[in-house]
Amino acid sequence: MKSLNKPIIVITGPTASGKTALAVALAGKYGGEVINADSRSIYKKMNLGTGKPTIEEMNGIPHHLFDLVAPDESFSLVEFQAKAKDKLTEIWKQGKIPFVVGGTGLYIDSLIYNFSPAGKLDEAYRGMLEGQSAEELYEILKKNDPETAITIDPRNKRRTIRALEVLEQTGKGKVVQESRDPLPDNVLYLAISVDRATLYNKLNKRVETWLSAGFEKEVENLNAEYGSDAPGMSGIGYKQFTRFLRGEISRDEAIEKFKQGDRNLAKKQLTWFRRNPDILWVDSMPAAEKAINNFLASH
RNA sequence: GGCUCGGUAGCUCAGUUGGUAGAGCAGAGGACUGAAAAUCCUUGUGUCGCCGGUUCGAUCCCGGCCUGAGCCA
Repeated sequence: MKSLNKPIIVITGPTASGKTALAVALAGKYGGEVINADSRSIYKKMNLGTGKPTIEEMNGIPHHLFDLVAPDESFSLVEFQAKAKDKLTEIWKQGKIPFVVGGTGLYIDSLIYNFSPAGKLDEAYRGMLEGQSAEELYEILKKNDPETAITIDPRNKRRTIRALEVLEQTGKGKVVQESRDPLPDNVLYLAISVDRATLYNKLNKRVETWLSAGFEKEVENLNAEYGSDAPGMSGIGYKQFTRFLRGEISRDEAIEKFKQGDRNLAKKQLTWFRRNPDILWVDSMPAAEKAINNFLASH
């Protein structure tokens, strides 16, 4: 089936690979608008450390799904999925192309593969299970939903609790309720490829740039307004500098851990993207343009 | 100059009552459907500071040397 006038172009890649700049350039050229797919840029007032694009960087291109919630509010892929779907429709209606841009692979995939997460969220139930050990919880899951149990590592308490939560709410196993569509032909899934050494170099430099742009002050203000336990404050850089501000670690240590956290993130992101054969890797603007031209020509 | 405690994996350290050694962190790889910048898994050979001695055998005991920290002069 051709979805002639409803293309979606995804621009992803590890943190610091240059997604923002590439997406803005491409959106400018092809008449697009940007939809954020980054789980941290959804927080208001968390700007520098999340790598959120500045007004200048946006260069007149409309950007959506940034600054959705306060740092002390929670957010999840279901909200992302719903909001992003609405935005896709809005952008298509204007005859423009939505560019889904960000580094949160799970968010992107939930949108383009049309994930169907099962069961709702139940804080109270989670809290109840929290007190038990991972092993105990896993035993319960194994007894009641062996099919899901085999997909989860017994030591992964968080995922075990989620599986039990789904079971409790729906009476059915988590795995049997989940679905995933194949890649629709109106989607072009691009990721930026950068060699590891260059990427790590860019990461390190970017942290220094953020610091001289006032990152410390940003963390200080956020701590004062929302406290260090706010969900948003668990982000890379924010947690380390919160510890520095409390005098628990040195400034140099905070900077080092910040960079290290970013490197770990980039590595994890790469692991997520690498396993996906639908992804087309591009290493430059011309390569991306070529891919988009081919894609648009075939629709 | 004397005394004391150290020198073991990239880093911080454990350990071997003598049979050539292991954790955490880092690094690398992987999983991932309502926290995803989360959560979890796999992966550890290194002249055990250097040179001698004792011993069948030394990273471990003994001697000397180098080196770091502290204390006393």
